[in-house]
Amino acid sequence: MKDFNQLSERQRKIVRFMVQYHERFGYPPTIREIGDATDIRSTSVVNYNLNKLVSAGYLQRSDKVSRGLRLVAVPPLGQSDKARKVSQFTRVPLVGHIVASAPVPIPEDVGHYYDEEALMELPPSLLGNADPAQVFALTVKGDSMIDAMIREGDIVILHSQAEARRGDMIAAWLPGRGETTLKYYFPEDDGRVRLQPAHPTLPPIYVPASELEIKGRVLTVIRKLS
Amino acid sequence: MKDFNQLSERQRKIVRFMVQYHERFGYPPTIREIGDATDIRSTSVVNYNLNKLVSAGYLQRSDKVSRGLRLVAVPPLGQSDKARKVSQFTRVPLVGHIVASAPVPIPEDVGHYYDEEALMELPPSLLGNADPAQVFALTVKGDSMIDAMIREGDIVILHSQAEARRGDMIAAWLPGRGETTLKYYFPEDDGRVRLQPAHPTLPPIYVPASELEIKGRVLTVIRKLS
DNA sequence: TTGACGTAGGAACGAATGTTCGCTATACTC
DNA sequence: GAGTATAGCGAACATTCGTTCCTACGTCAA
Repeated sequence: MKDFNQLSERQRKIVRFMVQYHERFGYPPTIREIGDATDIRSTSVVNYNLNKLVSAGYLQRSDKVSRGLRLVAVPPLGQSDKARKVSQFTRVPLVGHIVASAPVPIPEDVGHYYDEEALMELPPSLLGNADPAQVFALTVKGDSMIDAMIREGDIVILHSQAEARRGDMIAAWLPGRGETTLKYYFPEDDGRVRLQPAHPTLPPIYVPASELEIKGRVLTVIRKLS
Repeated sequence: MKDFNQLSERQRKIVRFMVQYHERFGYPPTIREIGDATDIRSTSVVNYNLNKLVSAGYLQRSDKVSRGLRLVAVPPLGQSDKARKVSQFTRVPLVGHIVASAPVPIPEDVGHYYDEEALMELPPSLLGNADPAQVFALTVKGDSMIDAMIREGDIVILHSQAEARRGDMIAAWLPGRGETTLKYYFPEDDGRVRLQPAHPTLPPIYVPASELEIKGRVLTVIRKLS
């Protein structure tokens, strides 16, 4: 969380405007409304600064969603420079189980409606900067993911995505083996992918990039003992 | 203000969905999202029922504004409201590191004030029924707790306590070995204690009860990957 | 029966809105 | 000076999303 005073003047204005706007209307402003309120002529500049605010930990954004903005921190009321966290949890749908022997059950539409029982509260800090609308949770069945340091009963928080960056931990389906796996993702130059287990002493496996379907990126693993 | 039960089933569903949606995303849904969630095929029908809800005093609408919806009344205290009241988040202090080779750094007074940076928001579901004032968090240093399926960087949420119940996972100090360990606690009849690693294939160790200082009970383990 | 009314579905229109791209300017580093 | 990162503008594009219109099917009263 960047200090409020370290933001640019425009970024501070944006945050202040968003607080006001939300109080007044109950929903977030559009990019153009932000631009009008902060004397920014171009929507792309607003967009640019919004992304900065996401990195700084003040906002979350949902891609391609109108008004898909959510404040996760607000500026101090008085003279103190610290930002105040907005105590706002995200509710993540718990959509099923993950097993080594079956594909990952990705919800067709993660942002869809789910039963209240199947929602799990998470603080934004556990979601990184991920778009909450693309996040879901699965409980682990069986001990077949022990090489990922994951046990039966653990909860895996995933961001639904088909591509990953080098070093991400991913949930992938290997059609050749008929297997779901959780591993660190390292594409190699020869068109293969090295999949590295979380356990430091276990060897990686190599598969052709064409034999790997990335289903999501692992954001967090939670083990509830009580 | 019309009574909630006088609304049509669809209208009640819409209101309930909007409450949930706002909790999850922080902004209101679109007409189409409402339709999907409440099994209404046509946007015009959703629109129609939204206008009904405005008349009934549950909503306000802004014309021609995407997501221009605002709840002005919430359903009477049902299941969902009760759940929401109880689910107040907790801020847990992150007080240091846990290493196998050193004692657990228990804060003298867990309920003390800590720097904002060192506070971690957690939903109550991850604390079980533990007294939040006695809960603290540590980050794991080194891979020496791999037998507990815990890695460097993991966060361990502990409840400060000197005694445990059979089957609890505990953080204990073994003065004889000069070692901190995280294991499942099984007191035996002969005055010894069996300490069982989380990893299912690893053997337990046995220590005399007098050689075991219980420092806390593990509530949750969190692995943040992003 | 007929007509009014409430509710529902489907399709199409047009405005609202997020995204992308090319270009410029400034500051800083090597 | 060349190269790079940050910040800015404007225009065009692609989608999302609210609105409107037409149709259909009940119920109920005249």
